[in-house]
Amino acid sequence: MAATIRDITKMTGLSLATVSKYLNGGNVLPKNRLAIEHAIEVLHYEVNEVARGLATNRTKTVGVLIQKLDNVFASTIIAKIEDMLRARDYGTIVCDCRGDEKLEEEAIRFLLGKRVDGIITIPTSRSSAYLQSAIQRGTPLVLIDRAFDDGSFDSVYVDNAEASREAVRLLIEKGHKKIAIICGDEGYYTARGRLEGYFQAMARADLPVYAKYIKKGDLEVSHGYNAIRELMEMEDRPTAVFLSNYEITMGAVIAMNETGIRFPEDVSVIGFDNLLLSQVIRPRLYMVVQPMEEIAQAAAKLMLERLAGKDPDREKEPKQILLHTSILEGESVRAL
Amino acid sequence: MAATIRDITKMTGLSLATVSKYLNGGNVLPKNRLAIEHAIEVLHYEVNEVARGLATNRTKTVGVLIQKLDNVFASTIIAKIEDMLRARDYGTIVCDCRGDEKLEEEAIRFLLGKRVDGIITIPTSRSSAYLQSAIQRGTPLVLIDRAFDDGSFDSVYVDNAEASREAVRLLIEKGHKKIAIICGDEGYYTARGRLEGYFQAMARADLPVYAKYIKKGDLEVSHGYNAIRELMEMEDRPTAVFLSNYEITMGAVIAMNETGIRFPEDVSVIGFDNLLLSQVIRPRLYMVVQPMEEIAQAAAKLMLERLAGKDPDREKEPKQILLHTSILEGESVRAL
DNA sequence: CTGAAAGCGCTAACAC
DNA sequence: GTGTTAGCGCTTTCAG
Repeated sequence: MAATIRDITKMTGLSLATVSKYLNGGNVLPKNRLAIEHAIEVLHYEVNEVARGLATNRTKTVGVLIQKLDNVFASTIIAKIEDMLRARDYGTIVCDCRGDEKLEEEAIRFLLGKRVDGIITIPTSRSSAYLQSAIQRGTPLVLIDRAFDDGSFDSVYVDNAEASREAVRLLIEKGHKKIAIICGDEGYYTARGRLEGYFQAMARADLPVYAKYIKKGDLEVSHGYNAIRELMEMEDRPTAVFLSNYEITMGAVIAMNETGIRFPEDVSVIGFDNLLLSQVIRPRLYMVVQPMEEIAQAAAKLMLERLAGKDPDREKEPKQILLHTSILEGESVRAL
Repeated sequence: MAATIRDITKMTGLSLATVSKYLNGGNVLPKNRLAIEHAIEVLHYEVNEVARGLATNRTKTVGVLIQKLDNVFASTIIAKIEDMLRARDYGTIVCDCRGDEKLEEEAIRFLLGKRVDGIITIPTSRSSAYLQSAIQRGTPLVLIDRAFDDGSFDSVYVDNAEASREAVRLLIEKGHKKIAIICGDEGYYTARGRLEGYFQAMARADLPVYAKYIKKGDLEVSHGYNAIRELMEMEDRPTAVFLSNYEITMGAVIAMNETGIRFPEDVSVIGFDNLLLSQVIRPRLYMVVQPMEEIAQAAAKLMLERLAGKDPDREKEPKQILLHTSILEGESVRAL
């Protein structure tokens, strides 16, 4: 069995309270401090955070609930968050709900059972219902990548409409008129914004929008794969395609490679999110990139603030942090 | 405040022991069971795992300590592990030590402080010293990707020499003689095996080995990037290069794209580990692929077994699980 | 600054 | 099958 605080008291002759005070940074007579430190050394004592958690009702642990751990966006963000949290002595317990709403709700209960001090999540579900139990418990919540419509949560996300608008605008500036978009369907929060940006850009340039050029579907590699092929098989095919998400970009690139569709010769494309790909794919892809570091940092910071806050912080307004994407230049867009 | 077991006793008139027994799956009179379930429902009761952890001395949490969370190998493995553990009601607390030995040791203490029931780790350090504190506590340990030389740990890893040997053999069979390898230096466990496999394959084919064709360095993108350029600038350059790790493969591909070195026309290459790249890069890369799913699964399974085991399991021999890589065919190797 | 004592929420003998 | 009673290891008043 590991040494306990009690072993320290025995060895030093001091009381529980004194040792505990030392452990928590309180003032102790130099003589006693030395004695305690010596005992800790000898006994290899380490605070039992579980016991401390029971006593303080704070576990120094935050839950991170995500759709897919094995995806660049998620893992980059988690890596950064974990780093920042641990620097402040918080542990990170991760849950991957694999895009399943049921698992997502279970994960929340699971985390709550573990009494995490807060939860950072990239929501899967369309509704915020699954968060109710956390709200009731008063567990601080920070959402990433989306806000719910009632705006009642701390959240960190990017301006999706703007991101999309800028990408499409770039295509328009290069002389494209027949511009397609491959995107998620309206069930996805991010997809809604990106679709909206597409419409905005087209409208501002006074270009007509054709339904056949709008390929909605799941945010999966297969959707990108299929959609680009369908687009390229049309008799009146688009001259440019905006691949409005990471998986879609992957799928489209794979399909183009397989079928010998060349970019930008056969079609101009702008992808989304994968910096790695942009370095490695030739010709280089134009990409809309999200500020992942900033997103993670903002989320961790927000959480840390809530965690440090006094009780009345519950009353503080939820903070919505809106960040902006940028466009990484490549060679995948041709001027017409 | 959340409801406690005590609230349940008050509401049902039953005792602590009975309710606790119910909670832990014991037998209770149907009438009482109903009463308890009703109370749980009404009070939104959820077991406080922290308190339970204190009482049982088991937290139902395992630590996963890794070098870089935001890397395909690590995140794929964690995703799978997390999935399997949670299915058995274990939480996963992750720590990323960013390849830093000091942080790695701190992370172990951190996890131990949180009283995780076990630790799964992809070691960074060359020595197993940092694991001592865990060993002393008797915390089950499972290593991934490497074993320490004394063979005294449960570990799951692949046959690196074989992986490398097969890759080089393939190149030799295609008629290559001047074969280079870009790899990590001997400080890395995996690099040692892969280098050994290279030597074995060359020796078996009775081919001479030239020091200039062996590019050792850090397991970083930059090493792959620089090394391939150096190799290609030699007057007597190799006709084939084995890129013996994920980052190295990335770097080499980037460099080749930038400098216009074509594969397999200018040089034949076999990469390592990145399935994603192999789909997306054109021409397709030959790749040595590790069975990530199996690795993760074996590690989680091993851990779960240790966790379920009775005390005497300490005496059981450490298990070393050796898995095998395979070669994914591509178009990046030319027959000479 | 230090000590005594109560208690965080749960489990686990041990009696009944 | 159920109740009683101790703790698990720590923090935290409250006195002194």
